[in-house]
Amino acid sequence: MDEKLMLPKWLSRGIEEYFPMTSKDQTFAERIYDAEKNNRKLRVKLGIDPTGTDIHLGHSILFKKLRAFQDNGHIAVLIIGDFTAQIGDPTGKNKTRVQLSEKQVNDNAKTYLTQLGMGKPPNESILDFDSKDRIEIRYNSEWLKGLNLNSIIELMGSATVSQMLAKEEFNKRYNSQIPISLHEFLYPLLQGYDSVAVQSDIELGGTDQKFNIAIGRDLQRHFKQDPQYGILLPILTGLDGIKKMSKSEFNTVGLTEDSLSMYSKLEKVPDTVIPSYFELLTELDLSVLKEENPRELQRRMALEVTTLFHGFEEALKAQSNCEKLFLGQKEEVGEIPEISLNEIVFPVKFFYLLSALKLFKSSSESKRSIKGGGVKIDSEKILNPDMTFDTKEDLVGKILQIGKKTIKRFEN
RNA sequence: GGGUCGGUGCCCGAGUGGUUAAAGGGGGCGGACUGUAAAUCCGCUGGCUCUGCCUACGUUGGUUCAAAUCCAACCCGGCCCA
Repeated sequence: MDEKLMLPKWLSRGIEEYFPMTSKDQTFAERIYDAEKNNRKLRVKLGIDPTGTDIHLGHSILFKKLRAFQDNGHIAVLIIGDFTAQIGDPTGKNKTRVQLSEKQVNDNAKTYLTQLGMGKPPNESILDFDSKDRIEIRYNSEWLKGLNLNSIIELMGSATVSQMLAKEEFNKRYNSQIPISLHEFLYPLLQGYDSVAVQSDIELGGTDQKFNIAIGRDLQRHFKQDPQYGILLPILTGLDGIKKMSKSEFNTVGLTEDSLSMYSKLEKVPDTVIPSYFELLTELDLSVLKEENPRELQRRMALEVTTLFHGFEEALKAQSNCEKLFLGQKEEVGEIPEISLNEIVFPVKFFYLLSALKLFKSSSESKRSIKGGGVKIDSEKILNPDMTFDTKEDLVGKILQIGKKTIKRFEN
């Protein structure tokens, strides 16, 4: 490939697509080299809609890339979509999203920033919040709240209905006769207008953001700015190996999960996602993918990712605990999450105990699982949901296992 | 605004007066097998301290011994027309 098209190493890993690859005067790669040479900082935009409260590994791909830009001297422009969150991004939704209240949105935004490591030194956080010339946090209500009808009409005039309907998500909904509210058409335009407001040089997003990023280019051109470049990163597949990682699919690993839980989830991902997890979540050399067996790769990947968030020591401990547990060597296991029996009134029936401890979402479900043989105490299957424990001492110190995922040690 | 079709459990989708907590599929959960993977097979899949009770088929009210099923009004959506 022409070297004018080759992106620098720190940037190229795990990119699905970038556009435009070439433009009249300058390729994307040239623009970056040019900026580096002239010591010009590029403004790299990443928008997040504070619609949920948990950031998971799927999101982390974007943030890691943004961090890479920071580490190479550029400015991360983090846009909190406090205004747009109230509309709801129609992307990937097959139904109209419920609008969130202002308070919810603000609370969510705070939680997001904390999870990204705001307040921590750069070597312990996802983004570098400390180097003031490398981070800019903006709330898009700043410029969107005050838009008057004239400006809105101007924005709307820059796109057409058929453009909107060409967008995959709208198209799907339109064809399946699922309602699309008019205000949803505004979303891509407002996100695009964010690019104008912060004068971004590059926008980062998942592949599903191509349309929105492209609209940003159109609008910047309309407002006489240099249009941004778009970098599209792949959408991480969830732990089920099928759907994209998403809170609503319950197939996520949260950034703030404890090391044991993080490791144990990761080391049993389906084979099909191993290569992509390697590429997108670690910095490991991908040549190992060919050499080692899948089981070994799972362990390696899980260890690596857990290290990223909890440090090597902690990750190693999680790994060894996981393995001991599997072998049934419970007495050797160091740290198992504890669960307090404090609130429990004895005597208590087993199924009620589990439901009262919130280990199941209903007592019926608890009962079912027990009958189905999914619950063990000290590696011994308990099949009778009505089994009664008379005193706390019957349980303290024992280890409870539910299915393959949950493990707890009863504590006082 | 008019016409018309429709709204069933997490999702899709049967069911047009009674043994319907509601067929079937998907998804999910659990078990066996395995590499704590995949595939396959088996079980479970409304709630409740549960030999029983309660709540459920858009909402509310009505008819009936009995309603997801009949009637009325209302709410929501699709399509066609304006």
